Amino acid sequence: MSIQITFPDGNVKSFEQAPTGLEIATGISPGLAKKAVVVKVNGDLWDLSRPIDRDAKFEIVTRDKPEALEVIRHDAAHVLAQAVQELFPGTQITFGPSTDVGFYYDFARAEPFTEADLETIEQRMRNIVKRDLPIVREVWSHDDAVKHFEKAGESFKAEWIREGIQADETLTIYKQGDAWLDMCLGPHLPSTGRVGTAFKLTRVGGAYWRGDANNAQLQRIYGLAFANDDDLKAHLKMVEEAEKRDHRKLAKQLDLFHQQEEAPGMVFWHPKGWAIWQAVEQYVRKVYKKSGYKEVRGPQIMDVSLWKKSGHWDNYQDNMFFTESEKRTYAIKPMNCPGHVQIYNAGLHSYRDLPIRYAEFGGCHRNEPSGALHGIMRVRAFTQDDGHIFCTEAQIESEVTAFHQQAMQVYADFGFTNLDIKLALRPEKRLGDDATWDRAEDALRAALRAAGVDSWTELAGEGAFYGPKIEYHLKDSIGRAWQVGTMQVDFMMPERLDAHYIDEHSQRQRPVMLHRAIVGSMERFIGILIEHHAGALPYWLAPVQVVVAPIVSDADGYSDEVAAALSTAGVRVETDLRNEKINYKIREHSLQKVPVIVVVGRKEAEEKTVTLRRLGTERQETMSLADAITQLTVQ
RNA sequence: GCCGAGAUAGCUCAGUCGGUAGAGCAACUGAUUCGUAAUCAGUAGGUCGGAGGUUCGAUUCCUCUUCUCGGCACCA
Repeated sequence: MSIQITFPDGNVKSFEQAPTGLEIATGISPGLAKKAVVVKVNGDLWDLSRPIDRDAKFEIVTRDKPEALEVIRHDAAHVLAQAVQELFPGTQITFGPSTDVGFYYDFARAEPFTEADLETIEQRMRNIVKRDLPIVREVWSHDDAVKHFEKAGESFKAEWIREGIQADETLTIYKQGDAWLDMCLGPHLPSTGRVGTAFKLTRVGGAYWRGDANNAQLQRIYGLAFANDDDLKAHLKMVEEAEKRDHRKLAKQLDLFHQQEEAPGMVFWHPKGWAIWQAVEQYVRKVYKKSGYKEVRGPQIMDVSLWKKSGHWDNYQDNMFFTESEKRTYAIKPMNCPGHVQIYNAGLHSYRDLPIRYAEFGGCHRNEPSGALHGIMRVRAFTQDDGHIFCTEAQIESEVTAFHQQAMQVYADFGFTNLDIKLALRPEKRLGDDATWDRAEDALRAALRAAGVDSWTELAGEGAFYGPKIEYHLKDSIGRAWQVGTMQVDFMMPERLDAHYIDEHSQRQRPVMLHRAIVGSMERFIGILIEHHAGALPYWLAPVQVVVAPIVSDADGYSDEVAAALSTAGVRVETDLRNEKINYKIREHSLQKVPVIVVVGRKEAEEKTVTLRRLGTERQETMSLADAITQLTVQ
């Protein structure tokens, strides 16, 4: 019987015996065979060396395709594993997948890998690539595989086969040369030589076996891998540039804030950093007002009994701060919602009043694990642009839709257009019954659709204990994603804290509570803002918008006049009257990312004009002071 | 929290195979008044993260501890 292979262009070719992808490719052209990485057989990725034993739609995936890159990276991980085991006998292998930019592999070894080891390992990897070992796919039985790995002292692999793989699942083994193998789904390259040279080990870190902190601690070695050297070089360059945008570095350079040992995970805002905060806060306050929120303020500490009632104590006591006075224990608030419910409960509400929307720049403290702290992105004391909407179930969809549209506008105003939207669904540890969760989750889906969102990622098990949530994520300079905004449907808290309204039949009803934030944590958002703009914030957010710099001291008086006029017009302006050359001042304020430098010399002083120089250009523009004020206030 | 690395002047960093530290920039003082990315000269500045130990002697070696960084776990 013959095998029919259908090519992407519709051509069909029949073979007497099952051909391998490599054979077919060679038949077309040796050049193609060389560039081939894997093949697509009826849509699935197969090894080049695997015989195609059925009629199939066939496609060759060459090195430059995205799917190929994944295979190259995955192979690099295997080459890494072999290199480590050759160099450090007794080290156990576990898992090693490809990542967005490369690969990693987790190893079990008592001794830690050092930076120096990484170089040695990388050299050995290059050696294995040079050896061009054939990579061969084999199908093994479960028993054989378990026996093999147990005999080899690979207890992690053996455990995974026993517990992680169904007995009727096909179990594939990939041999890399004669002496090394790993269990893996594949597909892989036909030989190690095809990995190429564009890889580099970057760092070693910790990881837990099967991602669980109760399990053994493994060592993870990370590497980069690309299809060619130019791509790798370009990526390294990009990382180098990104590191310069780090908000922690820029905060020092631009004198925005600092953190110190006595207050881990907390922020000391300096005048310039606080000016950014104020600009963001005033903007958000306008949004509150425009979208129907009333700003409120709850107390910073409340009796622990309230947190027991709300359910926070059960779920988060280890991450809460407490304080005591006169034999009472108070919790320092980790969230604003119970406070807002108290404000809601202080009065009687008719169905006609709903939705009621409260907002607060709510300062919260959470005792985050020390290892989680990260600059001002993850802190122990932060301020949320928090809001709570008390409404009926029928009002959820329109509230969520309106919120979404408002949120997207806010992000755009700050310069963000690339948001990741996620829907976090019911966690294992939760309040309420499944029917309630079904309604809450569906309400969020419906609202997203109504807002015109066509794609989002659903995260099973990641919701809050009281309800599901939409999450808005932004990326920092080195590609780490951070949650900023959120919208959460909550049927539980009103019940727990006994909130109600009176319906049209004079009956008491439970309102639904929506928890929402757009920037999320002010600290985190400002951190991302700094990185996104590389410190050069847009004019309306810049801590110092204008510096007036005289060329000669004769112009000092006029500089003060100009600055006073701008300040009166609401511009954040400073003067630089130091006895320095204008070049020096230009350089310094440019490095400080001041958007506009106003230079005044004798000429300007006489003619009552100013010369503007905007950040990022060398162009000079002379105009009357009045014109300058107009220009610098409308932006 | 766990694994690993680190902490030296305001900042960026060098250094001491154990004999109590140095540069550049910033700061301060003086001179210079110079039209768009660094004017010159001088001065001052550090119990080398904290505690304990070994030692005649510790910033250096050891232990503990705090914080930071990278990774993982966590993230209401």
